[in-house]
Amino acid sequence: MFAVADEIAETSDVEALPHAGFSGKKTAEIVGITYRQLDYWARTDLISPSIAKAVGSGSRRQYSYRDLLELKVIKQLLDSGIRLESVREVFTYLRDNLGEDVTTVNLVISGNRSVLVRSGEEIIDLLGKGQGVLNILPLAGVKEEVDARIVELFPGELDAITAGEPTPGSAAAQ
Amino acid sequence: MFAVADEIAETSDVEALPHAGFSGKKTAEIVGITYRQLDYWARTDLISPSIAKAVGSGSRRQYSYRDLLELKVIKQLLDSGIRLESVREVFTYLRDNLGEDVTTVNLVISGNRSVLVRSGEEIIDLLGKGQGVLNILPLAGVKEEVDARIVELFPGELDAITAGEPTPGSAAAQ
DNA sequence: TACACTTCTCACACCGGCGTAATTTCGTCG
DNA sequence: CGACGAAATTACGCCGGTGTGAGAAGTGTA
Repeated sequence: MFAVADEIAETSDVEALPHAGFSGKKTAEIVGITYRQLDYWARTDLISPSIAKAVGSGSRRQYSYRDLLELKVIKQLLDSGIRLESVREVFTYLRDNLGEDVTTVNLVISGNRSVLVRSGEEIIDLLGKGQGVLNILPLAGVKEEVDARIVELFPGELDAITAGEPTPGSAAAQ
Repeated sequence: MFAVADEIAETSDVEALPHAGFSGKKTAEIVGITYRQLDYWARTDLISPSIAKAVGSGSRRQYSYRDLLELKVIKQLLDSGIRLESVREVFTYLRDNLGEDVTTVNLVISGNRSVLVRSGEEIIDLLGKGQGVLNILPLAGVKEEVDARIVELFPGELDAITAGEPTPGSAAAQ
């Protein structure tokens, strides 16, 4: 049964509900991870769906747009060869500091500390006194990729989300 | 501070040999890993002692100074949260390209590709078009730390090693 | 030869990751 | 209203990676 996109038909009334969020399956698809990973991360408290958590089997998780962003960051980190354990540490810190300016910031992991950095110069600066490894993730790309994937898979949904947010006419890269 | 190991003072009567290399135990101590790790890495072909491999039990592994450097890089990457598997990939590439200019280069891991980069500008450049995460490791620091640890634990040995190598005049302090 | 030291061989622990099957809920149809 | 089937989540448990520990087996040297 495909009732996938019938709610899109009535684009106008939807403004009432601020988008119910993304189901587990959709989320996994958009972010580009397996459902099992999503499940595992939720149940091990790496990242849980902020709109609706699962309670008892059969319930439905609901992920917010922000969740998608975070999930994508996690995937990027993982893809780049970083251990899940380290990712957890990063997010312990990051969650408080990840503001709205997702598009202009670079996430830098230096040793066991994470920093959000705006300019490239700051990074070179860090490099100078850097003891160990610097892991740098430009967050702008993350948002772009998530957005692109949403319109690709579920056109129409993105509008409902980004409606509230300041539309970035220009993405000033670093 | 200047001159970690300036022109060899030639105070060394030291054993006259061109240095036979470092034993497994010493190596582990210097690099800051457990002997079991060193053993594991050797036996799983991550890095094997280039002066003398182990053949049958009872033989002795002998690690070169270069090996120490590589080992330290590995440890740094591990400490920064990178999976051993990724480290293996990096070294598959890196081994051919890690020249003598260890002190001036930054190792950059971008996705599944590794690059050696000289200037900070190059890094910003990468950042611009960078899709994913950049892992940056300044190799200068690696050499410094290894050297320092050697003189700390086995004073006298460093001279014998660095004798052959071009001694960089400046050493970044800290 | 005796001795200290090193490597090898296993067996095993721990964790992340994920496949599979059972269980529960949701929406809908009769 | 009640039941049914699809969809989603949870429970169970296996697998592979990364070591570790203990002790057997060699080696080089005095």
